[in-house]
Amino acid sequence: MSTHYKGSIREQDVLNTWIKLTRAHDSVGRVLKTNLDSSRITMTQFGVLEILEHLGPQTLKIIGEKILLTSSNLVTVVDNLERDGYVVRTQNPQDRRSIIVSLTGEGKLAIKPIFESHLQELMIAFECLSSDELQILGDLCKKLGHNQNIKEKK
Amino acid sequence: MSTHYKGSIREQDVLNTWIKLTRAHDSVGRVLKTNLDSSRITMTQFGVLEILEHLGPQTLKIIGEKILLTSSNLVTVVDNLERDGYVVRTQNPQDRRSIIVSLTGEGKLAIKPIFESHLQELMIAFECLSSDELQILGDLCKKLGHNQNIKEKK
DNA sequence: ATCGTTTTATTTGATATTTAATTAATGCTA
DNA sequence: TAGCATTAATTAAATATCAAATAAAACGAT
Repeated sequence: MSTHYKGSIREQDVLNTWIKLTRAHDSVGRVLKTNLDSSRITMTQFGVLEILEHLGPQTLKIIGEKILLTSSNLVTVVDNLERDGYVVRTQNPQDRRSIIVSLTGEGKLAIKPIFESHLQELMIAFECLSSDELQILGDLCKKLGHNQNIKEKK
Repeated sequence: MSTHYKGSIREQDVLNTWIKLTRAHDSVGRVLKTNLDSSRITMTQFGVLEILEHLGPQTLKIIGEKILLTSSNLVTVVDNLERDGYVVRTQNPQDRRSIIVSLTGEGKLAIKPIFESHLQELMIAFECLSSDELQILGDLCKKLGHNQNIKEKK
């Protein structure tokens, strides 16, 4: 009886924590998305731009791995970014199957204020947490996320 | 100079924590989604079923508030659940505009093993966290999520 | 009581995402 | 080096989601 009782409490705790984690992620995400809407850019597009800004030109394959997107979805996202003049596709001289995506000069200029505004929103979203709390939250999330990746490799 | 420096560190910390939170949420979510795939059910459908299981029959309006979905999307989700025999729509006698969604007997039976398997996956996903860590993570997420909702009301 | 406003659900049209199949290039091996 | 399996990107078709417009019912003020 004791075992079942403990298990049930653990289940409750896990479920509650998962719900709170999801709510937190969703509500911060919603704030960020709303902010991006005014720039006529989607969260997924933003993610791709962020990778290019931080890591420089990358192949579609690498971008897909970083952003955890299916390749076909990535194609349309990059299509749209290219249509809007933010990025450009070029051939990879090392491997002719592979496509390198890079930011255009125009793109870099256009996204700078978007990044800044995005970061500002994020700062406001997290203002309720002290730096200690921020650290702890980050550590626990890292541990949790890492646990899933380990299992995937099994 | 000191002010800018501190701000920059805070920005780094917020950004890193947000990324870790997102990764954790995504990777656990992916595990859960993979698990649901075998039942031919989507995460959104699962969310609706869960609400009905826990709270009993509810109006579309209430379900939409709980699950944070646009009303138009909710209509198609419930359409599909109804098509598959899990739920049924009935008129609300109190308000003829309103539609009440409830689980069918067949639906209750069908989803029971799905819920159990989902909970099991969740237990495994969180097994890396002690009950103290679980509590702390939940509290911090709650604080974070709550901070966004407050601002929305402004 | 009636008109205007609000609420609830739905429809419609546009985007986003996923899955599966396709094309082209590379690497391996025998 | 010829054939086969693998990889990278794309396309096509199905599904999911969102935003805006619509329809029907309820509410509220005068």
